[in-house]
Amino acid sequence: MIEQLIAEGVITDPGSARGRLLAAAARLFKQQGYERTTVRDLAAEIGIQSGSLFHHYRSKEDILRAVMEETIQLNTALMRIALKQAQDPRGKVLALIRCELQSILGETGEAMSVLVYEWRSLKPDSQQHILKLRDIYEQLWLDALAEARAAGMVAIEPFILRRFLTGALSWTTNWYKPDGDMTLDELAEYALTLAIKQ
Amino acid sequence: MIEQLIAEGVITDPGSARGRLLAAAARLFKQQGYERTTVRDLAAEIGIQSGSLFHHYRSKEDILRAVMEETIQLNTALMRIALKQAQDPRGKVLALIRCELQSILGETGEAMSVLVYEWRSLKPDSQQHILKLRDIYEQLWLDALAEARAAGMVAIEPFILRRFLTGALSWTTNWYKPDGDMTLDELAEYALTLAIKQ
Amino acid sequence: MIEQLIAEGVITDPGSARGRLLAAAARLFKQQGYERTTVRDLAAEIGIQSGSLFHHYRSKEDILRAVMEETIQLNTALMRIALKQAQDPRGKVLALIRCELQSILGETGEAMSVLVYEWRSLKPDSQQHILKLRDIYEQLWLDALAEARAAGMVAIEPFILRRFLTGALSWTTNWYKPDGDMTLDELAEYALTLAIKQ
Amino acid sequence: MIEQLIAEGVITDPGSARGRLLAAAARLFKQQGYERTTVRDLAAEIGIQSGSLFHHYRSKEDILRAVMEETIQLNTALMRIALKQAQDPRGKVLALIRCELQSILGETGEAMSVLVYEWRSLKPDSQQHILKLRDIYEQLWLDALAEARAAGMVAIEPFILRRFLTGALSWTTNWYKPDGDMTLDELAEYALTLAIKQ
DNA sequence: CATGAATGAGTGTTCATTCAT
DNA sequence: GATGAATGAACACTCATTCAT
Repeated sequence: MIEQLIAEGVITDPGSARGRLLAAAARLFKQQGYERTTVRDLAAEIGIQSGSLFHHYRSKEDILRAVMEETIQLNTALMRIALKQAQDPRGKVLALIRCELQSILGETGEAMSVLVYEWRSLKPDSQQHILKLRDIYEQLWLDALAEARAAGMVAIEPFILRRFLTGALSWTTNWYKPDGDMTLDELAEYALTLAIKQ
Repeated sequence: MIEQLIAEGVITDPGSARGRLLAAAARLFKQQGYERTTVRDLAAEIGIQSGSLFHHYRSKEDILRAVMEETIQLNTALMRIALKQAQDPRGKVLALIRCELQSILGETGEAMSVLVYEWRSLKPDSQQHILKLRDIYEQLWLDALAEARAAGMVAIEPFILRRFLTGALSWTTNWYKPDGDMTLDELAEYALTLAIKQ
Repeated sequence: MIEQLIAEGVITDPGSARGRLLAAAARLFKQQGYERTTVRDLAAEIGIQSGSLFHHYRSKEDILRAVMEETIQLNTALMRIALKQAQDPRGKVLALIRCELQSILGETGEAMSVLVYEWRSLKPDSQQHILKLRDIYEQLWLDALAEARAAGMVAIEPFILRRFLTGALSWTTNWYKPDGDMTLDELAEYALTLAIKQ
Repeated sequence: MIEQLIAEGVITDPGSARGRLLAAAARLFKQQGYERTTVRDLAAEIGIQSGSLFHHYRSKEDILRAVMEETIQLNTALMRIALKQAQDPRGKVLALIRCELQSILGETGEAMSVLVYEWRSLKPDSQQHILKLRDIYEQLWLDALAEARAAGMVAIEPFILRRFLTGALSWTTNWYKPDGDMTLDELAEYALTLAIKQ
């Protein structure tokens, strides 16, 4: 699945130099923030000199952009797959919630955090570019919530609900411990109660 | 009301030099982030030279700490007042939501965003100090949610619900436009539907 | 004379920090070229740290611009004074030659060299600005040469002659030794033979 | 003519890799200066990677040295040919002027500018080497001017006049437009009036 | 209290050069 | 020969902080 996305060029091979750099960047950007992470930190993390970074990316901001872009591409692809397997409106919303939680809390979670919290570090034209990708991703959400609303399961406008959920889910990165008592699936079910009337 | 808090020393007089600095700092930290805000920016905002800042605060981080501390003190006080006027569990939760939204979105509320998003810019010992104040604030929330739960109005554990709400409400700073169609009170009602079964 | 120009704000007081910096910059830019001169060189030359340079000028290029601007302002003023004391066309041209040689070979000579040879290191908008000052300076030359031409003393178009002279005079910095056999006045007389038929 | 010089090894075949590199280097060094021209620029210009340059030349400075050396060799050869065809002292000086202008302003002449303006970018020992070649070139000038002086056509010492001419002619690169109203031959005639009494 | 010149460690970035493939 | 990833020293510039005035 992931292999296929790599082959299609959607995401960079995590074994390649560029791929390892993106992974390290996502981790460090999340841990310390984009501004506080120096290119020397980045380079040290993958064992090269700081100057060598610029052989792969033109600037530090370019690395941030790449992290964000790959993340959103990957998660859009994963959400599409999950949606296909869902049966009903409730199932679709739950699938999206679980997907987003996985991307926030799982392996690619660092990058997802970056996407959410380092937005203003991007230059306007980079923002525009990411924004287009983001719109595609968000449309999957809005469609699923609209369907649930049509079925009478949602109390408020989908676009408002989606924004509440964006905040609620992204914030989990600040408190949820994957190795604690609550499984990710349970967390997803709890989150579902915010959105859907039982 | 505010006057009393000033008199009690809970918050700094916004007319004083220190007070104007804190307000400016809250605004700039929110707009551009703590790292991207220079002490020159701060000084220019209140019409002094950057070197003169250090007569008021020992360091830039100290300003951040003060902004956070005052914000949380102020909001704790405001929430206490609002809670007193609420009648029932639903009214209490709504009051808290409205209060937190006001502090996030309102005129003096830039600092709340800072509290949420600039956390890691604080040194560990400053974090400890703020954390204690934060615990008091959070306890007001947990108490109100527990009351609502006891009344059968809440589906999930208060501490989980509170965390979902923290994320959902703080995120509004990224999308809600105070001068748009939706009033802040409407927004609060919508948010209430996340928490309380109708 | 110089004092008056300082008082008028035409040039920076060479005793001030900014003034000493400009003098050092002119010297180093001439010796090693603008590109090869680092801001650390500049700072070391006047005994401060490199970061402190930017307290006085916003960028390295700004220093170059200032050197050029002051030089041209100073030399325009000096030429005006010299012209007033000249009697006839021949005397005016000789006065201009002597003036330009003095500015190239004398105390402000380093800056004059910079003005001539580091032109392309300026950004386009800085070039525009200097160009306007330069036009005023050049007009003094063109007027004097036109007068000589009207008197039948000059064989070719003033604007062509002026350009030949610009090159011939500025190049003296690469070979003329002020402490050698030839005085500057003799050099000026020789240069005059290029321009004026005897 | 040129073919013969190539066959004699005086200059590098402009069709070869080294030859194309030298031509590109001359052009770029003139356009943007030696310091501002990167080896990547150079490599891109002839369609190879920057690392591959170093199979042809040991260093960037080595390329500059080669450009200068070939230029001076070529121009010395061209001047010798032109001198043979000149009849009298006036004709010889005019031939030299035309030759030098062609080398400064003509198609293959970018390198001449480099020779004049990038001198200080050379290391001292490279300077020594070029200097010897330059002396040969300059002797052709001094001989012709001495001849003209002996014929009473020149007012000042040949070595001084030559230096004025060096400056005047090299400076043309900064203002003369080959596609403007004035032909290069006219420009040469004008320049001659600087040197020779009519 | 305020100024503003100065600090000095640190930043992102550049670039000639090297070298294993 | 050519590639292209990597080097590492150098660069212009930033900025929180200090301190004599």
